[in-house]
Amino acid sequence: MNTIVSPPDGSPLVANLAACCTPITATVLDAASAERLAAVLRALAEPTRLRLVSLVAAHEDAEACVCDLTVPVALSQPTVSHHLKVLVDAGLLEREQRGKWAYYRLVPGALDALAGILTHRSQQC
Amino acid sequence: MNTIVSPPDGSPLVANLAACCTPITATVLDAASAERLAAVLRALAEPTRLRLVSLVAAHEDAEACVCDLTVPVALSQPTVSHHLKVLVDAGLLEREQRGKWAYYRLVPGALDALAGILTHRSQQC
DNA sequence: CATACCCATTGACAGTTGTCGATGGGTATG
DNA sequence: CATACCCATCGACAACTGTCAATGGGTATG
Repeated sequence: MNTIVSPPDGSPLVANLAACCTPITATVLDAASAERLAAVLRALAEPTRLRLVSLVAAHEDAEACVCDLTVPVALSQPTVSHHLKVLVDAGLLEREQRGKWAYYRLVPGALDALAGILTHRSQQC
Repeated sequence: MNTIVSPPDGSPLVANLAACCTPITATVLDAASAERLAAVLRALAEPTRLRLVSLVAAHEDAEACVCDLTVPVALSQPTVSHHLKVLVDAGLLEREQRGKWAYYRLVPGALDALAGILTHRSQQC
């Protein structure tokens, strides 16, 4: 069985998925691990959220506030806030409040960890 | 702009996504590329389908028929067939009919290509 | 204090999706 | 030909999800 480390609180944080590099093709995923990995992938499996991740990464200082993102994505502020929350809950983005603004950044290593789990290559890491 | 190669027929095949390794954090994803990448991720962002991929990869000769898969995932045959079709349409699995049985295999390199697109690492490929 | 701005939450609605039972088309076996 | 098995498709239903307008809590500025 390919049991991914149990999450402390049941949260789908990427960090919990990738305690180590265990490709899903190495051993059979048990139901719980599949649900946890799916939760993270679900956060990314949406065009707007992919663009938000991309926009945040490409923005100055690799961080962006909501007001930087509504125009490029052409969606309302509540909708953008909603998507960002999904990404934060998944452990892909992190949020920092600075005065009036809320800044979003990539969680370092999160995407790489996800990529590692999907990788099938024999030589990895 | 990070324009992923345009698909010949609008299909969300992984192959079309990864003509080369272009991490989504390298440049900003345009709407069309985001939609195409999301379509592939959506296929994987489901616990049962993750387990099916894992089961197929781990099965003898790295291939499995529907009848091999219904019991491990504890779902009806139509449901398993449905999930497998989603994975085939996404370009993650391939299907081969041999007599009475339909065999499913991983598309070689598909998961790796996906992983490459998600990777943020500076040194890649 | 009053105003203006940033942003999260709520409630509502339409669209999408996972699941199953029923059905029917193929293919091997007797 | 008749039977048995594998499997894809269809129709239906419940559950989930993306979107927005409205609202309200914070924080800076005058």
